[in-house]
Amino acid sequence: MIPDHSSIDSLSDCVGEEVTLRGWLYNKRSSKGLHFLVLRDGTGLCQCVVNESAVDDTSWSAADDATRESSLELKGVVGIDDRQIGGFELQVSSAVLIHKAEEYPITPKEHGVDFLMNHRHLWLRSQRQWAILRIRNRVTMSIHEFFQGRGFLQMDAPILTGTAVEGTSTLFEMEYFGRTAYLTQSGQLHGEAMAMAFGKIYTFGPTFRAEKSKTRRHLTEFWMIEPEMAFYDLDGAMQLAEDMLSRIVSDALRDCQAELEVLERDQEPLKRSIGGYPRITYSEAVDILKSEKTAQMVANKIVAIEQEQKDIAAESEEGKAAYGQAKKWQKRKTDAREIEIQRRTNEIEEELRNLPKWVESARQFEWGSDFGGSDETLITWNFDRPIIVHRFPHGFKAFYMKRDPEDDRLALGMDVLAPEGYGEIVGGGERATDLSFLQDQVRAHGLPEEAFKWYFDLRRYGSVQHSGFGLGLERTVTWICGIHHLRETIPFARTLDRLYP
RNA sequence: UCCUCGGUAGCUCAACGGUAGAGCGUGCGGCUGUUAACCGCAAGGUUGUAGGUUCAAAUCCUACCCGGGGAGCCA
Repeated sequence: MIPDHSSIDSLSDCVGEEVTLRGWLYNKRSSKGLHFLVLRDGTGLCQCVVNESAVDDTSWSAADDATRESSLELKGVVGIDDRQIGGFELQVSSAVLIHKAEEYPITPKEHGVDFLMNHRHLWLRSQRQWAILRIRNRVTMSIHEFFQGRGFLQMDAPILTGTAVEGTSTLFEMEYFGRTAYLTQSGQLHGEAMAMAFGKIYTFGPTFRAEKSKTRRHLTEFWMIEPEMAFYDLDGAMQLAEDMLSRIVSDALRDCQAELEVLERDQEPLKRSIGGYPRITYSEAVDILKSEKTAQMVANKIVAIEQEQKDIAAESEEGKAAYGQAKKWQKRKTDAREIEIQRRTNEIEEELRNLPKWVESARQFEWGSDFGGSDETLITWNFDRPIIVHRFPHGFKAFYMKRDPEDDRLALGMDVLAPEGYGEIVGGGERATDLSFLQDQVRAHGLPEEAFKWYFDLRRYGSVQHSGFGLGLERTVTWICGIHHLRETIPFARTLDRLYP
């Protein structure tokens, strides 16, 4: 059956008409002879008013019995009401209770992370998750449209592989008919083979890292987009990454206003992130990191958050002083604010502990080592949009990176760092094309040469300059959404300690 | 692997050595325009597990289990 009911996001076309809505009860408020049902159908929310005097007994008891997340079919006339969420209201003429939900565990009040993650299959129904996952969908579609529009071929790289692409990361191992197979950590090498066959390709698929990372920036299973382009140099790859991200950002701003508002995302940083990404070399980034300007910036930041700390402490005291004679709803408001103040206070205390350490480690930074998380953050604080850092010391980069012909200490790699502390979302560069250089590198990195025989063939038969990069989907969505943690940007996050649900 | 914080009612938290409480949610009752509606009543607990100290442990100590944040590494 193809359902013939209306969806909440199309109610603007039906004002004054009778429609049927099907969905789930998001919230209910009642007084004598009236039920205000907030219906959720996946496209939006709509308040539906059931008046005892306007419906028959069956409809009234359906509304009466309906519990949170019960499924309902509601028929009624659409009216405009600016006070309501979504801007419309349904005057119900008949209601059918499709299924009465048991006591629903997720309430409108706050919940802890552990509880919510254990109920992820239900958490997905709430507003915030709706907004985030719709933005993820928009980002996914933007990426496909961007590459398809530029003549790229989408390819599916294998998920089971026999080798590690970059010896550094830990891989998930599995028994494979008496041999060892791994879950892929990158589709790049296979992407290069496809690029030599089709010119420009991109992969869009899951990747796996068995790193024991327990942070808000890590998943063990995440989605990566890896374009690979024959005849592109490093500059070409950087321009492509900038164009792709600009497209993602502008599409989200155009199509996801409702979602960004639910998330209370400050859109100014996104509006600035369309084009004009500064390119800075690793060496320039090191200079910025060690500069007096950066140290001064952090010092200013410390002063600012110390002031904020005092301000919110004062606000907290005021709330407590007024608490005694406050009305119940005021107390509740104060309580809610107090929780927020506590959370922010803890954050500030952690920042005040960390910032001096960050400055110190930045001061001590030596040319040739890799940036840590705090170094990246300090560098990006100097800019108001994504930046592209390029030409790194080859020591900590992958074996397949091409050396800079102008400076043999450097590899032609590049990273895109998102602003606002979101950090690395793209990593890539120009690939080495010379067979004997690659063979040396594989040996130098301690990788099994025989596993790369097929890869070496790409340098035997018409080797050409080529470049590519990998985009982390969840990190990108986290940045667009302006949210704190990666785990909310994928329907079912897989982390170190979580395989359920 | 290391550092750090936490585990009390279905949920979020309080009690910090002396009879375990509140709000939300749930149930019942009231209210014809509510916006996390509101008002009243009620039910709801071997304080993560196992030891130990004490006249007395949610509270102090030890070990373990579970989870959060971070380092390293990375997208």
